[in-house]
Amino acid sequence: MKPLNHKGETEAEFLAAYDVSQYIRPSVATDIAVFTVRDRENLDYRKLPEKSLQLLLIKRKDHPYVGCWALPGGFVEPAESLDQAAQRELKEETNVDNIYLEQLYTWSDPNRDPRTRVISCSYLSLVDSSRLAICGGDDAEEAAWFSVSSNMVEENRLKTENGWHVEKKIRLSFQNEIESFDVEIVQIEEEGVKLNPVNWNILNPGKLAFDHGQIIWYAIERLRNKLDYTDIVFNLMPELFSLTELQQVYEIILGKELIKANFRRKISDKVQQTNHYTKDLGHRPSQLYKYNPSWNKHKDIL
Amino acid sequence: MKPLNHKGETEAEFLAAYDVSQYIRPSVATDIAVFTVRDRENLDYRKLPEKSLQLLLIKRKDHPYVGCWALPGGFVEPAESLDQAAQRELKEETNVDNIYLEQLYTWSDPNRDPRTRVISCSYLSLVDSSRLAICGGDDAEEAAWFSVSSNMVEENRLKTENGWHVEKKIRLSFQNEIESFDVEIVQIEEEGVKLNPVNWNILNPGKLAFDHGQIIWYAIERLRNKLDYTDIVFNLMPELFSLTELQQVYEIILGKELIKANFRRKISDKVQQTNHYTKDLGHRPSQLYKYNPSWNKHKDIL
DNA sequence: ATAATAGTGTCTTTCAGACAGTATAGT
DNA sequence: ACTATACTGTCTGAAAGACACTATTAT
Repeated sequence: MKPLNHKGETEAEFLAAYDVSQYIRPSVATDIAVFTVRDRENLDYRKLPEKSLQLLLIKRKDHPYVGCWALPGGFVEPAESLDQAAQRELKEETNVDNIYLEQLYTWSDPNRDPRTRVISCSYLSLVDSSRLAICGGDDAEEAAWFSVSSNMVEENRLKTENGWHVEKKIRLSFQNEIESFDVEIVQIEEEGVKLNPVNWNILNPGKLAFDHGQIIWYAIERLRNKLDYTDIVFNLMPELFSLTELQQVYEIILGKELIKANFRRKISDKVQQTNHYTKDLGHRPSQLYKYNPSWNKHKDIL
Repeated sequence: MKPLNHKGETEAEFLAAYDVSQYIRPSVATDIAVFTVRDRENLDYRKLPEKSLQLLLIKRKDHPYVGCWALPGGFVEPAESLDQAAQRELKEETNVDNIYLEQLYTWSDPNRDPRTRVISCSYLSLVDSSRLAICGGDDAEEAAWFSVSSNMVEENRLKTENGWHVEKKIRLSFQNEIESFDVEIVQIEEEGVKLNPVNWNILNPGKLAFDHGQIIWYAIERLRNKLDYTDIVFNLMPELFSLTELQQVYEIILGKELIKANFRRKISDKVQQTNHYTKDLGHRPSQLYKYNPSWNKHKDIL
């Protein structure tokens, strides 16, 4: 026998009588921070090209924030999950399939979008730039890659009764051939207070739309944190790469220089040697490596 | 001069004409996994009481899943953020303010709720059981604390073309004075595949409603991971505690025993001595400690 | 005295960081 | 020969893990 509710209805009866329209519903969207790593222009033929971390942005054609740059994304459709929505949007923007995609954080300030209540689930996506060459780009929208760099430019620590009030000012710099702009955000942490320990504010939105500066900063932090304990970085690498290239990618993401010998020791079990080498570079060729898929994330299972 | 969009409207004109009802909108809810740690019944007066990790569940009074247990939560209201919604629900359920609350993951399978499309943003919440004593509990709903334990009971690794297909079977056991039940879920990881690397399935829902088994597992994993690199554990501790108590909490969350001397070294800079001691316990008293709020999470800022 | 827990000292291994050294292509 | 990069060896010090030892209370 089927269980009944307090009104004595079966589940089928209950569902038939259920009024879907009784609550006010927010719009739900996805916003995707798509990163890739590309070589900058090279001047000296003997030197290795510098790499830069690049982010895909879309120029807004309509209000609000007309003319500003925004993360690709869009509204979720009734029959798809957020992952599927993000994947669909990404395909529309970059025309590339099977891209790394990971949910980040859901942003829900009631006033984050002046049009109406929009809750946005943000995603981190990583693409290897060699695959991206295929990408035709969408015609209707103006999409562009910007190199991003982030710097903490200020940190203030104030002692409170039970801990610390920490304000960090972060500057994100966006740059490409055509334009460049800076965005400044403040991350406020209440250490020792239990509720809502972290908050973000936009100090200077630059040419970025909505709260996308915060999303981008959150994405960069996630990427940075996951670098060492996951294999996430290989989503930014081509099939074959030299260890120096891999190190350069680590360096631009972490924002600091690493010592070669130590780096190689540390990543040695994440990669496999191949028989390929670079050549014609004006110096000693380097052996090419590939990702070692049998690398074990979870060493603690003994 | 104000910027215009492609139709030549100002932002004010655009917003006035904007039709909010043009898209189908999902319902958005929060689900909160509230954990606490409590002592079990003690038999031998000389022995220390065992501790257990407890989770708050609500008995469903209506379809769907009548009579099953669910995480506390509810729909988001138009003028509140998800954090505020979770906080409000939590206050309604536990009657405690200023509780640790952290966003976990947003679950969005189109069919996760048979009533209508519901997207749920899950939260992890931690309460110290000594504060919980104040909690009157809500009258209308039947809420109960269950001790939870999680075990990985099976792991299958299949080699694929580019990596591994890993299936992990996890059993969650729920238990209190009145009832107990098990839930089995499967976590499927596609290592080496870039898109959607992790998925969850319910093998045996037990007496848990919706996809809440997955949410609970996700919450436990997050808690486990954050134990060592954050100060999250102190949200589960009273103001004063002995290092043995702290170690017990670590042990029940991690599901393994730790070596005392090493544990004490490791957490030494997260805690502060006090002049208080336990007494009347039939053995040597232990010094009581408190959280050291000036512990620095970020050692890497040199 | 005994049971039960509190708390400390130290050895070993592992690993991160720093740095110096050797090797090899192209011009 | 020179430049620029590729690649390796090894020292140091910090931290993790394992284990043995001493200390102190209530009964």
